[in-house]
Amino acid sequence: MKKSKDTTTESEILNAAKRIFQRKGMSGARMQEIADEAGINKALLHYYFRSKQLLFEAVFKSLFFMLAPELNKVLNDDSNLFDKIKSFTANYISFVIKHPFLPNFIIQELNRNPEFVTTLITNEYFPNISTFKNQVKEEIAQGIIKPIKPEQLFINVLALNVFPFIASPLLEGLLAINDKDFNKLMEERTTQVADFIINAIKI
Amino acid sequence: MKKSKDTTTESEILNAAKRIFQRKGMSGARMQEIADEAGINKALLHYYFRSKQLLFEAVFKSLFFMLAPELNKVLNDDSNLFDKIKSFTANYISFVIKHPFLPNFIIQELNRNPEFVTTLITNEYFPNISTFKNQVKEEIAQGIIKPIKPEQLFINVLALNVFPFIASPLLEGLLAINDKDFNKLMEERTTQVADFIINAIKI
DNA sequence: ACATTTGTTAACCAAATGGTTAAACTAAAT
DNA sequence: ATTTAGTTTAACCATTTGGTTAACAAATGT
Repeated sequence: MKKSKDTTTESEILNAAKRIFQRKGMSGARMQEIADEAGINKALLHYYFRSKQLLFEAVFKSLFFMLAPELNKVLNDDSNLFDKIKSFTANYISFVIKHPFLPNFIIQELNRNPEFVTTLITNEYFPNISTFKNQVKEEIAQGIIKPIKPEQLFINVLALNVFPFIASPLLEGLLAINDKDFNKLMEERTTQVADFIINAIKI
Repeated sequence: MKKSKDTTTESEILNAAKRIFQRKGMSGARMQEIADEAGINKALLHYYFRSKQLLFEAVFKSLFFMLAPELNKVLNDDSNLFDKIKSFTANYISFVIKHPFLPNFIIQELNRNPEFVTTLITNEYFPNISTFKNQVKEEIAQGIIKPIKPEQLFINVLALNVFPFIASPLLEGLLAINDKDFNKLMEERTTQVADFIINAIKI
């Protein structure tokens, strides 16, 4: 009784689980809810994934390696540093619009279980920072940008792009604005964040 | 049988609940665990706080209004903008060292229940951005800093300071460093983040 | 055709969990 | 000394929850 369609039962479950886990986290998600979301019996979840923990891990890894290529855009693109920062900043927002809960989910679950990151590191698609490091050092040596540790610059790029979406409910409260105005601010950032960073480091 | 000591049973429960909720979140925390942490019977939790939800709300509000004064340091300090950014950046790290789980907890629970922020806004100690807005506009008019929306600058200051601690497990993985080296990076940031921001906006 | 493997479900189970109850205990007021 | 009001506990309860079982259905191989 193979479904053999492009939506197998297993991937249907995984997608349903992704949706639920992203919103509710490991401890907030319920197996019954995931089964309902997938439109199947709860026992089938255990047939395909044995336990909640294993289903969660499958979801987590799959979602992390959806985010990884986005990070690689800052790390392993062959353009110069400024262009790289510009394109990352411009692209990140469209990724978040498609997957609004994903970055927060990754960060939240890594805080709950920090050791989990060691599992990810061994994967060949895990983002590697060494090219970025060399590039920053190179451009510092060439007098294009001010001296800064590549790690600090990387953290800053990530912070300025990722944080606003993770903290959106808080920011909407602090700035006393609604969703619509917040989204406008985020659109402005597609260019402004890159300018901000470039201004901070260029000589 | 009033305890009338500086540690009443009620505050003892609240403190235990703060510790547990911060680490595990609303859905991950267990009433029994909180009772154990407080060294009392589980029924006492319900005697003092009626339900998990009400206990959680008490904890959340209390923790939020521990964070609020930190934010007000960027918003309602009477020094000039550059000094304000410097002192906030320098102070924030020492706050996070005392309360490493607090900012992440606030952001996570506001994501889980974004409407909750409306409850906070009415409170008199809720951070207000209007002074900061005027100050930024003023310093732009005086030609001290480049034109930038106060909201964007505020988001950037917050992002650069708050994000690294929230994303620490992820960053340690991406940068391939351990806790010790990560903390070194964070110490460097006490001055570097302010310089980064000031370089980005000064004329 | 038929046996075997794979996929799916309803019903069930044990443990965990939030919450309740009734009784016991304590300190102060009468 | 007795009452009274607040505090604390052990035992209990109903529901939820992750997980299992056994039977059934659909493919698949021979």
